[in-house]
Amino acid sequence: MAPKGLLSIGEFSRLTGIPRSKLIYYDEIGLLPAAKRADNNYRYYALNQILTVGFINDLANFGTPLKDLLALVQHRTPEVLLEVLTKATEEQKQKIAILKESLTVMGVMSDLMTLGLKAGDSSVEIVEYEPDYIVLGGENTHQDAATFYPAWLSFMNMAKKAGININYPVGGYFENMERFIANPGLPSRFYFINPHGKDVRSGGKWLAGYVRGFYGQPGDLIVRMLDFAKENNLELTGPVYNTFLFDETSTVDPDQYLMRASVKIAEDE
Amino acid sequence: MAPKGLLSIGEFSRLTGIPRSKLIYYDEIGLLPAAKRADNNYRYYALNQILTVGFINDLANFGTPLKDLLALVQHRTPEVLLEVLTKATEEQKQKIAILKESLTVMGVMSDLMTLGLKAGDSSVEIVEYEPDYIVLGGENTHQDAATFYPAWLSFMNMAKKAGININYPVGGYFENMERFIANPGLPSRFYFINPHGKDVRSGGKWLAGYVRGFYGQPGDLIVRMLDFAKENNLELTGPVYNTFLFDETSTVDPDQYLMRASVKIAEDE
DNA sequence: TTGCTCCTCACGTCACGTGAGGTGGC
DNA sequence: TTGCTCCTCACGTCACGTGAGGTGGC
Repeated sequence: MAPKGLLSIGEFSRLTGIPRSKLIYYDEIGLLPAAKRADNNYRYYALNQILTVGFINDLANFGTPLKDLLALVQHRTPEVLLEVLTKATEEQKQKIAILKESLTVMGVMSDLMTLGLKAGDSSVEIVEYEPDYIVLGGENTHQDAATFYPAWLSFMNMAKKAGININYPVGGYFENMERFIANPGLPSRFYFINPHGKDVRSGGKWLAGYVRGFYGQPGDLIVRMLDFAKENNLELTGPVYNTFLFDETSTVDPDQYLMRASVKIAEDE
Repeated sequence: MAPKGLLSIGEFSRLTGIPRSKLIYYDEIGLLPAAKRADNNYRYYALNQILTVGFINDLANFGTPLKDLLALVQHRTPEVLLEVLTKATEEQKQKIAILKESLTVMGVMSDLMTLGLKAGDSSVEIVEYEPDYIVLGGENTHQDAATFYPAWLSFMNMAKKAGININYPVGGYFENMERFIANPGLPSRFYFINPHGKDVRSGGKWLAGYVRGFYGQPGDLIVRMLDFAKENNLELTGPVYNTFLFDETSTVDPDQYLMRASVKIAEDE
C-alpha cells in the first residue's frame, strides 16, 4: 500500500502519462528523485511532483539538455525559473513557426502530387486557375542551354542569401511560348511555389500540358500544346510556368517525373 | 572542383542548413545517398536533392524512425508519399496543439511567479481582479483535515478520467471565509488555474493575503486578513481562492512556498 | 609550403528502452 | 499458489557528434 498521499511509480506514470523507464532514469540522474523510498526500495511520488515533472518534461521536449535542467532544478528560484520559462517560450514559438512552415511545404508537395494523379500523362487541357502565390526569381544571366544547372544553383544561392525559404518546390518561368519553344530546357527565371510568396501567377484561362521525363526533356509536349491550341483556335499569350508534379521526392525513376507546362490563353472580350 | 551542377557536401550542408555529419550518416544508411561519388570518394549532391533531404528531415523531426523513412524512399510513389504526408501532417498538427498547451501552462506558471515576486511576504492588500477562467472540481467527499492528500488525489484522478489536462497549477476553493477559518488545511473543492477553463472566478474587489510555508500551513494569515478587514471596515463575502505563487516547481525549500489567499469583498451599491 | 576541404574509421554520447532474474504483499 | 507490481543490474539502441590521422587540389 502506498504511504498516505503518495503514488507508486505505476500510478504516477499512468497519471502523468510519462513512461516508467523515464521516471526511473530521471530518478537515477537526480533530475526528479522520488519523494520517498520505502524500506523495500519502492519509489513513491507526491502529487506536487506532477507540476515539476510536467515542466521538466516540457523543457526536455523543447530540446533543453537534461544536465541543464538538473542544474536548474537544483538551484531553482522563482527568478531563475521565470527567466528560463520566458526564454524557452520564445524559442518554442520560433520552433512552432518553423514546424508550420514545414507543414506548408508538405501541403504544397501534396497538392502537386494530387494534381499529378488526376492528370493524364500526355494530355493537354484548358483549365481555370485561381491566382496563385509564388516567389519569382530574377532574370537568369546564364543564357545558353548548357547552363541550366548553374542558373538554378545561382537562383538557389541568391534566395538563400536573401533569407528566402528554399525548401519549396521550384518551377521554371518563360515570358511567353516563343521563349519556351526556343529553349525549353532553360527557363528565363525560376520560382518557388510558396503560398506565402508576394508574387502572383495570375488567374483565368490557361492551357496545361503534361509530359513524363527528367528535367529539360519536354519530348513532344510543345507540339501537342501547339496542335491543341490550333485545333481549338486559342491564342497563347504567355507567360509559361513549368512545374514538376512528380519529381525525385515522389518518384524513383527519373524518366517517370511528371511535368506540367501552363501557358496563359488570351481571353476574349 | 565540383562536377557541373553538383554541390560538395560542404556547400550542400550550408545551403540546406543540415550538418555535415548528418548528411554522412544519411548517406551511410542509404537514406540519402550522395548523387555522385568522385574518384577520390568525395560526395557530390544534386540540387533536386534539396527537396528530398528537406522532407526527410522534416519527417524525422516529426518523430518518424529513420528505418521507416528508408523503406519509404526506397519504394516511394506519389500515392504512398501523399498518404504519408497526409498522415504526418495530421499528427504534427496534434503535436503542435500539445506544444501550445505546454506553452499555456508555462505562461500560467510565469504569471503566478511574477505575482509572487511583486507581493510582500506577509502583506494583505485590496486588489481589483479581472474575471479569471478556471476548471473547478466537485465538492470533496472527504471532510476531515487528515484527508487533504486523498481529497487532492481523488480530484486529480477524476480530472484525468474526465480527460482534463492535469498539468495546470492547482488551487483550493472555500465557499466563504468561515469555511476557510474552520478548516484552512482542507479546501471544499480544488481547481485548475487554466485559461481555457469554462468556470470563472469573478472579477471585482478582493482581499489578498500572502504567507510563506508548506501546504496547509496558513500560519497567522487568517488573523492578518481579519484584522485588515476590520480596520478597513470590509465585509468579506467569499468565496476564498488559495493559490500557490511559489511552490516546489520554483522553490527548493518547502518553508519558502508562497501562498496567496483571495477572498471576495462585498461591493457597496 | 600553407590552408582548406574532404575522406574513413573508431569511439563517444544522449536519453532512454528492454529484458533477465528476483522480491513482496493480497 | 497465482498474479501483479515493484526492484536492480546489464545491455541495447537510435541518431547522430567528435576527434584522429590522412589525402588532394589551388
